[in-house]
Amino acid sequence: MDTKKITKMMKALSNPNRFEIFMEIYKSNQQANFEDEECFVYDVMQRLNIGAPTISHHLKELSNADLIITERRGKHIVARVNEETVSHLRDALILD
Amino acid sequence: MDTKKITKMMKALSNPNRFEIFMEIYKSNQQANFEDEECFVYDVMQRLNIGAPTISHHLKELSNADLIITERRGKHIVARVNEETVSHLRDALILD
DNA sequence: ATAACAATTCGATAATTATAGAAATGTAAA
DNA sequence: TTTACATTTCTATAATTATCGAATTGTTAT
Repeated sequence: MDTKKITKMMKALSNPNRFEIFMEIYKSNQQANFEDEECFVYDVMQRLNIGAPTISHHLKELSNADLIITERRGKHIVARVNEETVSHLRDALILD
Repeated sequence: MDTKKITKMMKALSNPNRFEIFMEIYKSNQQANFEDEECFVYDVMQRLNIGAPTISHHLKELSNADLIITERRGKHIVARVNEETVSHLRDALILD
């Protein structure tokens, strides 16, 4: 994993709102059976009180950094954490 | 560990040059016995080809994020990685 | 004390970005 | 095929920041 990719992920998680969005996605993934319409933009928007265009922007950043995977399901967007990439990032912080 | 602290660390590591500096510090810590004058600004400056004021700025960011600990030793600055904080950051990425 | 070197602060600038409102696009139901 | 709702794109703006040159401060040796 090269510096560029790592720092891109770090940047994606460096904005508080974006980090919260990421965590919301993770939490929704945890609890929800996948048939439910969980963790789409509209939903997160309500919870975090951020405008839709901003959420959309943040989702794209997280997605570009490969930290989440998004998928359209009807009118909604469903997002899930890309566990593999996250674990790569974690590994990059193992210094010893 | 709250969002603010985590995202501050993420931001500190989100700039490629700063990330490299962090890694240089870590590597120097590894190899050098602590009597040597390793990992100070001047040294890193040479290796990464960045201006001294910029290095200084980056060191402060890393330091403010608690990722490194700096100490003046004579004319030089000695830096070392704060392993404890780094491991906290790593833990924040353990999602399961 | 002064010269030499290391690091920081100051001041300025260019680039990036978080955010929102307005407009556009996609999707499903009526 | 309208209507309604969800998401994205466009456009603009305010805020942040990476960077450097110049000036300053701190430290050591002469």
